[in-house]
Amino acid sequence: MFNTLDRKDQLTIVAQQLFKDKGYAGASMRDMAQNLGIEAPSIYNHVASKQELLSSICFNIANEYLSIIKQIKKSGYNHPALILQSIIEAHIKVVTENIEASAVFHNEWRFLEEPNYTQFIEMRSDYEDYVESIIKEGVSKSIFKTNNTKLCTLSLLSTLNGIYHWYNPKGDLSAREISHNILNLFFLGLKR
Amino acid sequence: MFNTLDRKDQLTIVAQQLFKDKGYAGASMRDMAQNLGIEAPSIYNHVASKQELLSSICFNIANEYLSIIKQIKKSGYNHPALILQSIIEAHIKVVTENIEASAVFHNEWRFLEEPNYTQFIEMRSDYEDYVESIIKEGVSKSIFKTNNTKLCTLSLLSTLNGIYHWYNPKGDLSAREISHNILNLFFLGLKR
DNA sequence: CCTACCGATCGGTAGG
DNA sequence: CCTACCGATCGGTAGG
Repeated sequence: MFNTLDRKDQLTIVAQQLFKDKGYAGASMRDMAQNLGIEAPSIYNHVASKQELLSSICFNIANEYLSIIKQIKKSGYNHPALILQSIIEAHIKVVTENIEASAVFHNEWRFLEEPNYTQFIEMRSDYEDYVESIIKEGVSKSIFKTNNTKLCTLSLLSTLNGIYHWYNPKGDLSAREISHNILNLFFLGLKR
Repeated sequence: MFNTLDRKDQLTIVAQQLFKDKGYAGASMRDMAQNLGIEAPSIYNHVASKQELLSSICFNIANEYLSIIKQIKKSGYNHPALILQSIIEAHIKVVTENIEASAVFHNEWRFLEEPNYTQFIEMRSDYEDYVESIIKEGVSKSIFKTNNTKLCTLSLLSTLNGIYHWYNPKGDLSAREISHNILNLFFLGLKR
């Protein structure tokens, strides 16, 4: 499993798994060392602190989300429904391709220390605000209809972010199928 | 704040807050004692262990959800859309009235020890299965339309469960308004 | 990458 | 409800 990865990458993978399973406070550097077959102090040859492991995991994912925005802006799309569809598809891609890191991103960010803590919240806010701005635009163009764009945004993101709870990469439901179904649900609703 | 509560109830409230803020592993019995103005060992006059605090918080909420099912069955409702609406409203009521406990319920249940761990998962599954059964019934009666009732259920529950992340009891958005908007979104969709 | 080790903190107990 | 204290474990350092 680790054959082609250097120690630092191995360490990151182990940290993602352990932070997910035991939480930041509950996962010890000794746990990680054991998973790598080395002694705990040896970890510090590859990383400065437990906190650095956490922040690199969290900001990796945060950057994935922010690069979704950049890509969409570069694409030249201007129809709100098309843009929102692209966001949803890209977001689901990030979650399904980074399940462990997504779990850490969502559950353990609160253990980030300053200034990382504040920066993380700002990056997440930027993304949420962007998604909401697309929904607002859709409402103003009468393409979307909702009483409360903020609540609508949070509901959508909760659904997308919740995927890591149940997604199985070896299961029979692909990221594409998930996207298709969630798009249908949020665009057209459950009632017929 | 604590005037009318006995020590055990005070302790539960403090534990909910600290488990939410610092996680189960990160919140210490000494933290709780300090919040109550007593010494750590005194806590053990009211509770047998840290684990007992966690399990009582988690099962309290789990029982709230299961009692939603009981109430609906007692009500005699048989129209799937009406039942699903009742579930959504009751679910949002539980979350908004128990924000801290809901956060613990969702983030810290994995620290439950056996047999509580297994029992908790079963109770949560029972609830999810019930919600899905209502959606399935709606599909079979051509009231609802979805390709994947499981995914639809998980999406809805992710949205409902995500409310504790942002809900502010002193804010301007009431539980009733949240219910109304989420119902609209899930039943009718965003597109018009 | 290791051994040896640090001070701090943990959940919990004994005994009053 | 307290003081005094237990063994275990923590993140991390020194030095090689």
